Amino acid sequence: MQRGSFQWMKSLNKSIILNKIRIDGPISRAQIAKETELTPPTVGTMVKELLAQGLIKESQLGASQGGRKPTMLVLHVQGFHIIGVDVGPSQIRFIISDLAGEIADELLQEIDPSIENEAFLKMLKQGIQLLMNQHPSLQFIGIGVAMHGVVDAEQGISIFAPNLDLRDIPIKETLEQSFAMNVKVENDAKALALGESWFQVGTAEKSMIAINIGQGIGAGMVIDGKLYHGEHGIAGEIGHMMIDLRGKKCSCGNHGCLQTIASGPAIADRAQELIDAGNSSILAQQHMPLTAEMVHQAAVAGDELARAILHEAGTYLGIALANLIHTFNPGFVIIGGGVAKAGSYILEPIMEAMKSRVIYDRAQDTVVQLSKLSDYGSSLGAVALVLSELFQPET
Amino acid sequence: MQRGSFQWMKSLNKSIILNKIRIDGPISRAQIAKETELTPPTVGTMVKELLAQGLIKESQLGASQGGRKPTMLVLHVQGFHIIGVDVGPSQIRFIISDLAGEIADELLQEIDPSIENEAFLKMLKQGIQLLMNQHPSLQFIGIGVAMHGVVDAEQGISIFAPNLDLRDIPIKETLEQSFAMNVKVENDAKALALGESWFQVGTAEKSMIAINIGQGIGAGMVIDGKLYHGEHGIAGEIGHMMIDLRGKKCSCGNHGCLQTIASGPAIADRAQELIDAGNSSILAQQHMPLTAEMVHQAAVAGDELARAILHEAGTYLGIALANLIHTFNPGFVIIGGGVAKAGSYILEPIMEAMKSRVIYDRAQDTVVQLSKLSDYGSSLGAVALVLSELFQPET
DNA sequence: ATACTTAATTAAGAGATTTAAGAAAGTAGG
DNA sequence: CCTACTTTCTTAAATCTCTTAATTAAGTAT
Repeated sequence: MQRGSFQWMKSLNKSIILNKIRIDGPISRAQIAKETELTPPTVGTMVKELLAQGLIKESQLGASQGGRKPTMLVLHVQGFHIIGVDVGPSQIRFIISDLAGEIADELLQEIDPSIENEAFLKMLKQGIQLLMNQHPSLQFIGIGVAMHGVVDAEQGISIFAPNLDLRDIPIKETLEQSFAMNVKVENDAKALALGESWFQVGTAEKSMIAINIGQGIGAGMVIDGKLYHGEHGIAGEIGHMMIDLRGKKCSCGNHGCLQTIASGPAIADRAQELIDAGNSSILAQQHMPLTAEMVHQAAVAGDELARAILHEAGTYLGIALANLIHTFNPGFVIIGGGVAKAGSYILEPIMEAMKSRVIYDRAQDTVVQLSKLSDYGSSLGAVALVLSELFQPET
Repeated sequence: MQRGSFQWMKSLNKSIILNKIRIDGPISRAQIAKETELTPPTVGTMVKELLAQGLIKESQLGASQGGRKPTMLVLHVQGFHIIGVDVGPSQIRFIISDLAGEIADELLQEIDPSIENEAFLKMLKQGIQLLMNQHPSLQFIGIGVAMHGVVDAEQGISIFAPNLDLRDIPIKETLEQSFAMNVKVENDAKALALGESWFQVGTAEKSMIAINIGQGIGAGMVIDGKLYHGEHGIAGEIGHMMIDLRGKKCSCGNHGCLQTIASGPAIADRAQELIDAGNSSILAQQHMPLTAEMVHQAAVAGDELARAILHEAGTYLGIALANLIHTFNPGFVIIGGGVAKAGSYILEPIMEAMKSRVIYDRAQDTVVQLSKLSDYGSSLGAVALVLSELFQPET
């Protein structure tokens, strides 16, 4: 679209109206005009077009304000659907979502650890095709892919996926050729952040940060409803934020990275270490290698050692969060990923450590919440990638 | 301006053209049309208006491309002037700058440490008036104020200025009443960042961060040419980034904040501490209390202890920088403030520590430079506050 | 039943960009 | 030196979208 042209201005105004309906609907034409400061005729013509496109629909009549009843407009959430794909360390999750983030269907597939680029792309294509075939009546408008590791979001390439040991996978190009629709690719932590901002925080107006704690620790930042990538696309790689100069050695070669204390594997390792040192715990009876999940379950069961370990991890996360608040100062923080399942056992020490370290009173009240999207966080984030382009095209 | 109206679009297009001339001038109308994708008639009418406003002027004729010679357009840098004010811990610097950041005149005044709000505001007004009176022929379009401490940039209020122990000073309101022109107020580290981005980095396209190391350590972040404030306006308060869990106690009550190691006072304290412990150094002969400036001079003179201290401070700064790159991932980093005067004695260990800790090759090449604006950084930043509004009005 | 409100649409008017054409100023070749 | 061709810039009519004003539609209230 030619920037600065009439068409461009029109599409911008149209987006404003569409977004208004999405966020504040059901809403009448008259109220849209009031709140957006556009004139009633402008709103009228735009609404007519949006109705024709099938993006919105008229619902019931609203209550009278002393005159004619307004016809309320709402997003036609079932009008179009989106495919969301979340490529994790060991499995791929495919979902079909409507425009409101309601999941209509899903598919989970295990990844062969020795998979190669070609087979991986084929697996993606087949999974998507399978889901689409099962819902021939639905109209799909885009595919979003959340991928762990380093991603070039602009090109739509997975540059490096450490857990699969794959490099330079041209995901966007391949899928756009196969399905002839808009494809967005993004790092999973960033997708999670957008998803949370889109479906949970709601308006996506505030700056927010979503921290994904699993095998590693990553974060995504949303500013004014848009993902922030940084110069090299590595903004949010907080797993390697140094917290403790003289701490444990990290896989990256440095010491005291956040990952060495608060990631899933770090929690499991720490438990093993303390048990080996002779501390008593119900975890000592485990025959399988310990996982963070087991530590959490032990904590729920009342195990003191497990609780202490989670408390320690939470404290470090809280310190890291204080650092983030002192640098990025988000209005909203979401904790997601596997470790977030430990619930209050991890959230409480996080809050405690954060509050005691943030030096501005008002910033101490930064809202911190556990993700409610659970296992669907990243896949819904992938959906949000497509939605964010549909609803707020580039200025 | 009504968003989404013709006037709004026009002013936007006008800004685009003005900016094009500012950055790429001298440039012809034809070339502006090509590069901005606006049509020649549109560019023509806008240019006519900008010429009438006195913001740009026609310079010489350019070289022929095989036809009529183009008339080149440049920013009329002397057409308007701006007052920049930098309120430091002990003095106020007033400057007059043209649109290109050339300083036409300046004024430096000492602040009485026991000053109160009223007297402070009076001092500001008198300083500005004095400078303006000395240049009656100049046309002033705005006043920018860079203030240390916590600032509410939107309201234009200095909320807390620790070094002067002042609170809630309504700077913007007062100055706008007195001088009837646009007044912008901002934290000094943030102003410095904008100034560096505006006058040094040039295009202000990249994301960048400017770190101001003096009494404390603060940073300002510029994203897409705009200052980033965060939710509570404390984004960039990196002085309290925790680096060393078991480090020194900071004035904020926590341990291991960056400030406790790398600020000016911390460097001086560290020197005193090591000398008291019996280390030999030419600084030991000093009778006055040590300052970071003295440590720097001793380092230049070859003093091993001084060099070691600066190396240590630089290393910690480098670690903090690595943390920033892993979270904010700026394309450009500027080190300013008093400690930056230590030059390579501080920059080299910063780079060394940063490069060894950043885990992505490309990010290791993040450009890090010492500020070249020296003592004028914050005051030119204050000027940039006004300029940024003039040249890129809110979308 | 009449007057007043509010909601939505229609019709004419205004503002800014675009398309198309022309004027101005140079270059280049014969 | 004159003509043909380029490039730059301006002018004039056409087009697009928003705005203002008036109209229709549908309720509420006395």
